[in-house]
Amino acid sequence: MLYKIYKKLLKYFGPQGWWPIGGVYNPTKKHLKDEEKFEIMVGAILTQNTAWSNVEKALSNLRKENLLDIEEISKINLKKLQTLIKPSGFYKQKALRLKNFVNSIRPIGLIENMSREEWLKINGVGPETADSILLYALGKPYFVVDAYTKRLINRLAIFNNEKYEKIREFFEKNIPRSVKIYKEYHALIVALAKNFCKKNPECRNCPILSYCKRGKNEIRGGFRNGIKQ
DNA sequence: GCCCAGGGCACTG
DNA sequence: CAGTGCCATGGG
Repeated sequence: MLYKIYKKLLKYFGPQGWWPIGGVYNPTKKHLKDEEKFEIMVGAILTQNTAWSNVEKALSNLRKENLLDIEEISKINLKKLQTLIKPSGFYKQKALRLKNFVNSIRPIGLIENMSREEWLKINGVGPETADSILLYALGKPYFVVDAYTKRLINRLAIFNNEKYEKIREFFEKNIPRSVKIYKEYHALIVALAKNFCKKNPECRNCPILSYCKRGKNEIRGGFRNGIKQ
């Protein structure tokens, strides 16, 4: 069922080309440069509970001054870093996380072989950030579970308020073990959540309505629009 | 003005 | 182990 949903979403929305680099979604790029990997890692931290449009402003500020670089972030004055990333919110906390992050991964040559557990040891890197780094920056098959994914899984009634790891394992067990698919699927879930499976869901015309009992009830009027959850 | 957004951590019971 | 408060900006 999970894989069928993936194909349905892919057909409906088309390839999403995640992760954006330099503000550009690039569906075809295969080999990432070190600085591109680093940009993804910084973005993964800055986007914690934050809209990507705000993250892009912060990344743009860093890029403008050629500071989107491990050594530069390591050297930069903390107050200045705070100012530059301010648009991404939680900026004091995130400035500390970035500082701690770069000090944890230098030299960059080491990071390719860091295990998931090692990423998780870094303060400020939780499961979603770790998996985003592993999948999108390093091209390793870890499925990224975010708030949208949890919402979807709850609404499909696959799980009820299940923990991160369980949901990740469920995806990894039920779709082909492919980095390309993992990347695309996560991005497609975000597209679905922004367009249909919103906090107040708009189930009409949802591309995966046929898989969603709750959604069908919604359409039938079993739930009043916008009132039930 | 309110609600929300591609979490994670520290602390409490 | 589960629940809760906190961090903060910008767009709709």
